[in-house]
Amino acid sequence: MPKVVDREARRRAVAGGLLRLAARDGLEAVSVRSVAVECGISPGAVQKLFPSKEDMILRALELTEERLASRYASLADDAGLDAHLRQALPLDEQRREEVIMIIAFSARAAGRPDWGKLLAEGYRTIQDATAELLRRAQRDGLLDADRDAADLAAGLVALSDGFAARLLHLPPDSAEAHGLLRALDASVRALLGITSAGTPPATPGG
Amino acid sequence: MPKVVDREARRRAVAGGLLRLAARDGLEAVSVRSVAVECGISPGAVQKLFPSKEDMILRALELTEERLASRYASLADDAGLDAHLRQALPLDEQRREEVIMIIAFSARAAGRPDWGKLLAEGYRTIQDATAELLRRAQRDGLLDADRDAADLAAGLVALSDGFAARLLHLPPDSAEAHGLLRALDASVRALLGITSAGTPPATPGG
DNA sequence: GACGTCAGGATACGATCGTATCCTGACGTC
DNA sequence: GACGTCAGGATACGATCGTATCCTGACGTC
Repeated sequence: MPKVVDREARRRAVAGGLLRLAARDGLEAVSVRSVAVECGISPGAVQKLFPSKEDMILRALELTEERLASRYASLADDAGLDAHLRQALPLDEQRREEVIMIIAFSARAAGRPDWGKLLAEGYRTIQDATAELLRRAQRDGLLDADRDAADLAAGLVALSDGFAARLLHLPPDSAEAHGLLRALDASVRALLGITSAGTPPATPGG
Repeated sequence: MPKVVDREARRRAVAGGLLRLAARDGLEAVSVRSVAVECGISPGAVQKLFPSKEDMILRALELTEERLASRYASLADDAGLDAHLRQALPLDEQRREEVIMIIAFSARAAGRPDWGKLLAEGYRTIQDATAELLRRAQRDGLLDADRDAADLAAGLVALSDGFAARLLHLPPDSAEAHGLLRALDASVRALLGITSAGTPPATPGG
């Protein structure tokens, strides 16, 4: 046997470099060569790891989904719904990059059924994690038990995704951005059926 | 004076061709040559119309915003809130193309402040139109007058945008897609504060 | 320690890219 | 009707693209 290496680990590292590059310069700046430069390896090495450029980008999408899922999984146990939903918002550089990548992948997934399937599964995972949080709140009496947790979770995820996409195009500390965050907060409370007269904790699980 | 033509009309036509091409094959398939082929003119003619490829794509973004704004403007007078919010959903081929283009432009706008500004203005326009609809409902007594129309409109727009992005990656007539549409409906009613016991018309303005 | 094997890199290929430049022909003025 | 002007097209350029292919050297077995 000749030199043995962990191909999968290398693939993951290259996918990570791709995400760094794409978040900085856009997915349109991704090429086999530019990714190789970003990772400090030769274009030939990148070629050996992925059968095609398309497969390389798909692997980066998978990595993004993995990261998102693990972030939600590690948060679900000890944080409230607010913190949960904020995972989808571009409030710091890391989450901003993730939002940009998901949007870029969404655009490319049009006409690529397998990419769309991956994205749909990612949404489903986040919705399920959110629904689980809501069901716990229902058991604890913090949320009306008559509400459909799955439907409500879908609404909450869509809400934060919609605000996330819009926040991307506003300066982070602008008045308009703060106004949107306030509107998101009010919308979440309205969706949950919390009246303005409610007492803290205003959102379940916090 | 030599041959005189309406440059602006030609630019608009080429931008329209670009949108057709990009909705079909993705924004990454757009090149000066491919757009020229799509429009049935020579690449040289495209070059004469736009100083650069970047400007050409920016013009296509502007055209998309124009189309969206006029769609919302023509609808606001005689349709209900449901029909209004459905403008953002990929429920037919035309709206599906528009959603894809907005998402593709959103991805490219990262790091391009002027593009982001155009997108932010587009969101603002749609939110304002929605808020106007809500204020009318408040005057008509169909909606609680205490609610902040602007915040509520921001929430409704984000909600439909979030569901729109997710619907893109599901087969139009799948069970999951129908489930999402049902969840959207329930979320809109919850946001508006309409209880399940409410009598029709369930949403204002319809 | 000779040798096979494959990782990593170098090189090469045709295709396509954005754009600069030149050509040409139709329209306008006078 | 001669002529200037610019729209539209053709051509050309260097750069970069994805990928196929070849080279080389380190590691493994025996």
